[in-house]
Amino acid sequence: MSNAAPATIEDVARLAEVSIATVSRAIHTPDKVAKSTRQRVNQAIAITGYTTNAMARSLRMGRSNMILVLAPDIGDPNFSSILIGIENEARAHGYGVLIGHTQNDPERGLDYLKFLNSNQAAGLVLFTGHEPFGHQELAQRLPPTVAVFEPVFGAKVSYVGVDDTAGARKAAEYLLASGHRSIAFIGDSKTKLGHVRRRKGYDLALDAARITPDKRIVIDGEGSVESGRLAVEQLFMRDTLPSAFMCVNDATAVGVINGLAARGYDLPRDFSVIGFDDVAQATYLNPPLTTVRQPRSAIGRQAMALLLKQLAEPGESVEEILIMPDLIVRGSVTSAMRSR
Amino acid sequence: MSNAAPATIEDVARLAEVSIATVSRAIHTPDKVAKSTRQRVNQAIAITGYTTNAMARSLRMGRSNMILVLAPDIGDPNFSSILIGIENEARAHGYGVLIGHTQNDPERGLDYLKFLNSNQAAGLVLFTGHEPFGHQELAQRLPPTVAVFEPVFGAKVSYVGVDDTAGARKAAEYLLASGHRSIAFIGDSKTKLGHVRRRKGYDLALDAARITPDKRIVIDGEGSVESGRLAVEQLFMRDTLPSAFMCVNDATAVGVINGLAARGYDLPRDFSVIGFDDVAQATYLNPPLTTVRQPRSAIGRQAMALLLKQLAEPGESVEEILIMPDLIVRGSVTSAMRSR
DNA sequence: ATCGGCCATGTAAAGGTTTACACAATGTTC
DNA sequence: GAACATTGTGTAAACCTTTACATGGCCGAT
Repeated sequence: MSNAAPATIEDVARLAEVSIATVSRAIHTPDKVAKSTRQRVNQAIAITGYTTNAMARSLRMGRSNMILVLAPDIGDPNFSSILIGIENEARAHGYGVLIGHTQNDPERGLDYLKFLNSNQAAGLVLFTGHEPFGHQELAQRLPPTVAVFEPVFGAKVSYVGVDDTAGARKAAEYLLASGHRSIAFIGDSKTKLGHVRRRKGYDLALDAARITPDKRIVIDGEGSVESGRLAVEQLFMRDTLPSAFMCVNDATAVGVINGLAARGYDLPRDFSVIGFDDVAQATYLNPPLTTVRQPRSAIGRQAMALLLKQLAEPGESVEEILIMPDLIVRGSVTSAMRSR
Repeated sequence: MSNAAPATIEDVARLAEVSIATVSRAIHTPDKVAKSTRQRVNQAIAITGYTTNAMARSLRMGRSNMILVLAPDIGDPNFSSILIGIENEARAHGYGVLIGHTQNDPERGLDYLKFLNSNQAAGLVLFTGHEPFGHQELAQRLPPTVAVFEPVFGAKVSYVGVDDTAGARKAAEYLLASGHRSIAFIGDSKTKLGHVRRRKGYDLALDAARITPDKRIVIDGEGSVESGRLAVEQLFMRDTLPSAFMCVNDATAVGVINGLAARGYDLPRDFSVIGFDDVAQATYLNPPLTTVRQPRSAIGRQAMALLLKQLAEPGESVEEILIMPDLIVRGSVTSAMRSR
């Protein structure tokens, strides 16, 4: 309600009877100013309610204290808890977090590129699975960057995420241990690196169980709810039906469950389904979904930690941190007793 | 990859052989500069790849071109599509959108307050339903603000959202038209203004149908999935069961459906359930949820438009814009034929 | 007593932009 | 052809910080 302009460093200096340089030092390098002076300055800050003008600071320093997190869709159920991890770590180190939303729109991506080029963000976190700026970034100066959740296909960018292969292997082994021998894999094994890796976990587990490749059923699916439903339709048009569905993520699993339910099957009696991600919704599905849990906040936290490290030492290092996920057993998988 | 510093206005000026003032004018007030000069400047901009340094600009102007959107939880399934509306409108007017995430943590709120106080955002959009800064904001200078989705309880803040009362009334009338006479309302009728308004729609419809207050069943619930489940438990501990559940939002409806399914009931044969919001998940519930659709992107767009208006004319006007929602009929409501 | 070094502080420049004001050239009016 | 308005451009200040460098005082060593 007060309409006074916000206090500047000069107001503080006047009140504390020092120069503005001393005020700045009292804030950023307190040991370089005498104790008595420091106290006077702190008092003056308290009285005036002074807050550093972030814009002036960034301008002078040539670097902001903001981190840009870029996602195609912030509605992704995985996004919010990863973000919390990022934020907590960022805040602990004096950085703010800015969220950008590309909607896979190149024009929007370009806007954010401009944003980055005017130094408005000190670092970048990608939640995209691909380069968000077309290929223009090659010609541009990008700040230190780390990708989370999904590795960036074919680019040299640091990455923090789950160990997809190991997680998928756990899931497949669980299905095998439940007696399933005919297990479908539904996902995109071509363009999405995360999917490719999960597929590898599936192959590894089935190899180890000596299940021949031709007894495996692999159906393409981009990872959406709809793709799960379509996969079910495709399978029914074929001859051999699996006893279990291993889905590349929970969204696909939702589609599979829906497709199966729509055809009148009773789950998990007739078919077993397993997902990957453990989104909040998984608990409320019918049956509750057995799935692999993403250590989401750990991913966020570690990604930010890595970014901070890269910010501190501007070498061009590229690191990949993989976190081991846990299998969460709920009710969507039962043992296969019937022959199919 | 190029390690050159980004081009400044001075680089452009030199190349175009004009002063930096002219460059600035060519960008912001093109009609004040001669056509030939303008062309030379634009060419120089294209060659250098110049982008205005937003920090310098904001510093000079005393106002940033960022809008802060504050939400307690960006995982809220309603949030992302409202945000899209906000973003589209903001972008069209040269503003960027910054998303803040309070997690209902006062300390975090305070951080954002500092952020606002250092002029880093020109406007504020609240997705909170309450004042996010404790009550400190009374003593502070806040930028123009508008609340979306949920009105701010007891505060004079502009608001853009759905017409809760009318929407809830539509829902209740639909249940009545399907023959239901014993309809439970589950929500928080005390502290959440949005819930209060939806409750009012319920009362209005039932009044009009001359259903006596004691035949109405109102159960408290904060609006979470869990609260829906708890409400079901409470109802079973009482004597009279409703034939239909009117839930204050879809999350509550998910809980109700789960609670009912857990008790072995078959929906919608045994009970009807109706929600409010139409979150993405509603389609995939079993049965698919009949609900009231929030015009989310319209809310976002209009909220931003209102904010821009307030930005342009800094009068202290407070407006409330209510948008009429539609009823989305799916499969969770059937006609009540059985006596209960 | 003199000198060197350290400590605390101040002075001033720089960062990139916008814009009030000044100025010159051109066009308009009588 | 003089007075004046209009148009286009440049000069310089201001926005608020941080920090290299300068300054002055004081202490300890010689």
